[in-house]
Amino acid sequence: MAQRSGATAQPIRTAVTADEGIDFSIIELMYFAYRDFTSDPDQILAEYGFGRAHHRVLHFVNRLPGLTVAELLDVLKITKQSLARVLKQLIDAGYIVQVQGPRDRRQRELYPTPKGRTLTLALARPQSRRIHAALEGAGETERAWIERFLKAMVNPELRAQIDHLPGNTPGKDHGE
Amino acid sequence: MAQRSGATAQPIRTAVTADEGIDFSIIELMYFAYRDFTSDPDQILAEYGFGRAHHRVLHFVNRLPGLTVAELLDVLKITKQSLARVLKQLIDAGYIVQVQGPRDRRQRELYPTPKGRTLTLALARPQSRRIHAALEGAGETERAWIERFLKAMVNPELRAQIDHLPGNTPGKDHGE
DNA sequence: TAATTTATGTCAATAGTGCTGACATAAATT
DNA sequence: AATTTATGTCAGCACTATTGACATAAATTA
Repeated sequence: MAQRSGATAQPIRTAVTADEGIDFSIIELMYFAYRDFTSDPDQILAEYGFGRAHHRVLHFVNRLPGLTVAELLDVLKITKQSLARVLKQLIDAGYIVQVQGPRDRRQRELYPTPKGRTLTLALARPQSRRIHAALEGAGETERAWIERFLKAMVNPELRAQIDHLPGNTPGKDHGE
Repeated sequence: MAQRSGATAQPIRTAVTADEGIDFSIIELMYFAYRDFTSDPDQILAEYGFGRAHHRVLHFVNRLPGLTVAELLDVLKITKQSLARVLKQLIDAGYIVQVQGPRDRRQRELYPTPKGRTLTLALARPQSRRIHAALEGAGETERAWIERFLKAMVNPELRAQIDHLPGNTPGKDHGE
């Protein structure tokens, strides 16, 4: 509607910069970095007929073996209907198995199979290589700053969740 | 086929850690950080009936006003068919205008309208706020390391492209 | 000038991932 | 016995991306 009233809106010919105090550089870097970071596993996944969603499920089932469907949904922040298709495919293809919960028999504990573990490692390997290359020249201090930055980008209420993953140094949250 | 042969594959009950030398912490942090980083603009975009693809187009048209369709495709690394719908919607709604190329009249230079500029800033604002909060306590040195890390995560052949964006300090590439 | 290439646009079909809403079952809880 | 919880499933829709094919206008080349 707005542009229909006669004259076309004028083109702005100046670039947005950091003028407004907005950090366009890091905004762009996040986009480019994440895009290329996911491109390596995406290529491998395509060979298996899988997508990025399968990768995420495989990843967290391998990181938190025995987690229930509800817990997985809580980590991924997606709906059970979204998970259903992807999880079913991974189970049918023998990458993940379900085990009836010992205490609560309604629950399905999710575990990787050897095949699932192997694929997870194959998907993580190029990502880890990229990270190592990007950390070249960085010491423990710099690495800690980078991890701290990434963690601080996460919504505060979800940071505790990250600490529950294996091999993560908890507590080093700044601010409060 | 693999799991159909009689016995079901055994569940692996141990978590993958950094054992294999793989950096699972940063892999996960990249996922969580990017997911939450994009959630703020996603909410705003939904009010306009737009998606993440519209955000990217708006962003780079504002950062590189006057870039051609071909140049935009090269930055985003998507196909022209993917861009078409999104760009058409942004033009029809008056966020972007096309100007015939002065040298080559086949080209369409893309510029934001005032409306497009305003929306771009509104989308960038919460992301920038999140970044500033995540950089709390970091000095110029730490910020430089973080930017260097993110840039080094990008495929080498595309890093030069980043330097052409306004307000980016070029050259500070490490390695070679 | 004529032929070709380039920049852009468009139509059609498909895939992957997410969503909402509705309904079903079994097991736990009240 | 009634209700709630954990999970699964069906159906439909939205967004973003893909490939392939074809069309037009303008630039370049022969």
